[in-house]
Amino acid sequence: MVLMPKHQINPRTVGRLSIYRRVLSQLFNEGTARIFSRDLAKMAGVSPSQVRQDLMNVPTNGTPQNGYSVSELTEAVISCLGSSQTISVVLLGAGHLGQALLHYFQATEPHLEMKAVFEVDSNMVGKHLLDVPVLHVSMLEIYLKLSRAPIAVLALPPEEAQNAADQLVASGVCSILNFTPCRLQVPDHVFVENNDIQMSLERVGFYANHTITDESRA
Amino acid sequence: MVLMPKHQINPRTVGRLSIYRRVLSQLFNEGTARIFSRDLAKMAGVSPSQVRQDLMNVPTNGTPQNGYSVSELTEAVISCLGSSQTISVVLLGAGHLGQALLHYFQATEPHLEMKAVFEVDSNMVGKHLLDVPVLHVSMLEIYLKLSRAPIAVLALPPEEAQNAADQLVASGVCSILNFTPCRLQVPDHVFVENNDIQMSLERVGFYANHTITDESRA
DNA sequence: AAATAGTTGTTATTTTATTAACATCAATTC
DNA sequence: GAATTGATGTTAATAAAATAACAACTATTT
Repeated sequence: MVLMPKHQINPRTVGRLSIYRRVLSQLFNEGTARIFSRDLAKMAGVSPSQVRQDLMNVPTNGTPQNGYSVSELTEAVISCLGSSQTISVVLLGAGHLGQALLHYFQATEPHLEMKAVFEVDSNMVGKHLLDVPVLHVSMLEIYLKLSRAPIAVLALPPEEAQNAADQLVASGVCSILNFTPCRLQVPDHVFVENNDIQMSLERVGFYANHTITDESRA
Repeated sequence: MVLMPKHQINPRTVGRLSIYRRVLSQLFNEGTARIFSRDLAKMAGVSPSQVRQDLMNVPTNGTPQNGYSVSELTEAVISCLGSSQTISVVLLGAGHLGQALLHYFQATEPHLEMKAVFEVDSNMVGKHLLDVPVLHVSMLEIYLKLSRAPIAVLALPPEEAQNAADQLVASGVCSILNFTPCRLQVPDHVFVENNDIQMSLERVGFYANHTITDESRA
């Protein structure tokens, strides 16, 4: 009997659950004991209906009179999002973004553990970054065969992205966080989360333009 | 007569246009003269219908026989996404992520120009990062009053995010790229693009879990 | 003690986004 | 020269997501 992630949840809902988790943790740290969907919604920047709809995916404990227990709901959301066991992650690319991500990681992901960083720059290979060993990319496949890390983060130059993804898939990685602007071609069973910073920039650019011309001046 | 961004385009479409732009630029550099929606779709990771639907927002030049001219379509998409004039941007936070973003910027955004970085760390204030001056955050409002930069990028600690956003809005910023995991409370006329790296991490974690338990082992 | 108020959990409705269909057109084949 | 093929631009249909509605329930009020 496996304690299964009950049922498939779509990426948007998972994203919002992540927001709720963070808001709830904050509330817990502030000493707030209970919360209503209305207030959680406000803090998360979504509608109350959306909150209740999303929470149908986790075992909830709300009562009409007192709302939700912050601690219990936090626990429920966490156990829904993250596994009980820690998952291994590898990072490809120790450039500026890669190193920034490493810091993020150490600070905030209890159930994800960064195991190794892979780089081409031989100056970095052999060193450690925040206690994580930096290995040469040529070691990637052999390393993954042994460690069986299911998650990889791509923070390398775009021209290497697809090739790297192919190696990752061949080595059993099933979930990729892709910070390059490339659309990776991978088999259906592999999940790819694209975090496209260039796209983000272009989007703020577009709407800045729009607001400017709409309102008054640049 | 203002050469107006013709009509409002929703954020998803803008995002995909950004992908098309990148794919088209790549094709252009490779010397490809013409392309069909089918192939553009494949490269962008979307459906052909989606491509044609999206391209209804830009003046297209496709013919049933030869598809689109890569150069003309590139031009059209660029002029739809970006303004003719360069837009000023300020960056809040010169930590690891902030510095990584700076590199991104210098490398890839022709119509966005990073004007200044704001930091609390007095060791950095007064220096330059990639030719961009680092100023103390206390200078933010006065600086924005003068420069009238319409875009700000938030890459600072979460606890400072909302306060910073308030200052930005008060100083006339209309488009914010938010790398903190906080949901910012801003007036309706201000566009906020959330790029939540923690959410990205949690999502790959979730689906890795799922695939693992579905298939075989961790 | 009955009525009220206010919130949850769930279902129904509406809105939005994506996909499919199709009318139009030009080169190529028969 | 007519027919066919295959792609665009656009409209229609489908699918998906978000919102609204509501039944059920309990503390509080009248």
